[in-house]
Amino acid sequence: MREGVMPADPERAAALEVVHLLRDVALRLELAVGEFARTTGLHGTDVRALIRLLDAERAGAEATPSWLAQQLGMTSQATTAVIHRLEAAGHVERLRSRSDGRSAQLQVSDSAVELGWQFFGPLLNRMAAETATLSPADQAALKRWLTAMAQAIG
Amino acid sequence: MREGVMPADPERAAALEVVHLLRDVALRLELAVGEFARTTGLHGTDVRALIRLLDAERAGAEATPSWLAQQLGMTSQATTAVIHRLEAAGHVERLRSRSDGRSAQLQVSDSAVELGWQFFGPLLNRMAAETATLSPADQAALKRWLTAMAQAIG
DNA sequence: CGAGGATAGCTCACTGAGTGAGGTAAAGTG
DNA sequence: CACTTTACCTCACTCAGTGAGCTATCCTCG
Repeated sequence: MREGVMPADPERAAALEVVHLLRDVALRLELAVGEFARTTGLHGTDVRALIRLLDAERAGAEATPSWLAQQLGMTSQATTAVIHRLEAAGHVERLRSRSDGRSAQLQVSDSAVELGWQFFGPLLNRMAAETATLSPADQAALKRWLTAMAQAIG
Repeated sequence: MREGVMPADPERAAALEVVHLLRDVALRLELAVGEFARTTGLHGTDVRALIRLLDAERAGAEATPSWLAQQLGMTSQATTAVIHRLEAAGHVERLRSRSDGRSAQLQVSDSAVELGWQFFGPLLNRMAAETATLSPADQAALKRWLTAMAQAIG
């Protein structure tokens, strides 16, 4: 049944199973984002943008519209629209960057943080709690593997 | 800086970092899907549908339009349109189910399998190769963790 | 310095993916 | 055998995202 395109190597097959499991988790995360969007009246893209902006804040990085566009895999025009929607909903503020007069700095509002945490907080907490049951060594191994996966994709 | 909404527990914080890393991997996978869609002229949704159909085939499960709609988090009408697009492109065939006269069974074509493998094959192979460097015990631990994550989300 | 080009972000007009309303046919259920 | 439910579809419409093209700012090099 279509084995032709897949390597039959049993060792590789076992590893592929892990990768498929990872993909499944990624899909479920995406569906959770969609569900959050539906319940809040936001759009999927808007939620994804909000998440990325919060990530940037957590990492201490400056978030600009063009940076966000790249993160979302969208054009700058579509990103402009996303920012306008989030701005209108009071979830994001557009601050003028003083280092570059052309650019703008995006700042998520407290209300957005709380909104996000209200939905994703329990989910992330469940995931973190499950992860916390592992030994520090296992968690470190997990980090290494996930980092390798990120690199293998990008 | 907004520590109020996050638990300050250092143990939990370490676990959360792993979870954030997982989210990052999920995002990169989604971006890869988008890139594949752009290069093939398909739409993101169509690619996601194709992936899910291939997953179903691999798992030996029957794929119906309503099943696919649920997998994509979309309405049945939108899914009908997706199937029509994939059908027109020759990537999917609609077979009549004999167990249920209302339902249809979706079957991906060989061309679609090859198209998908051409793009995702190298990516999955890189990921599988990296995963294969781990010990069988570590891979088993990974599977347990990923399964727990899937459950924590869903 | 100042012209030429690159970059960041935007508006406008348009396309088409996805939704809501509602229809048909087959399958369960009393 | 009526009555409801389920699976899938068509139709009309909305609005998210794209391509074309603009403005303002920054960078580079003669």
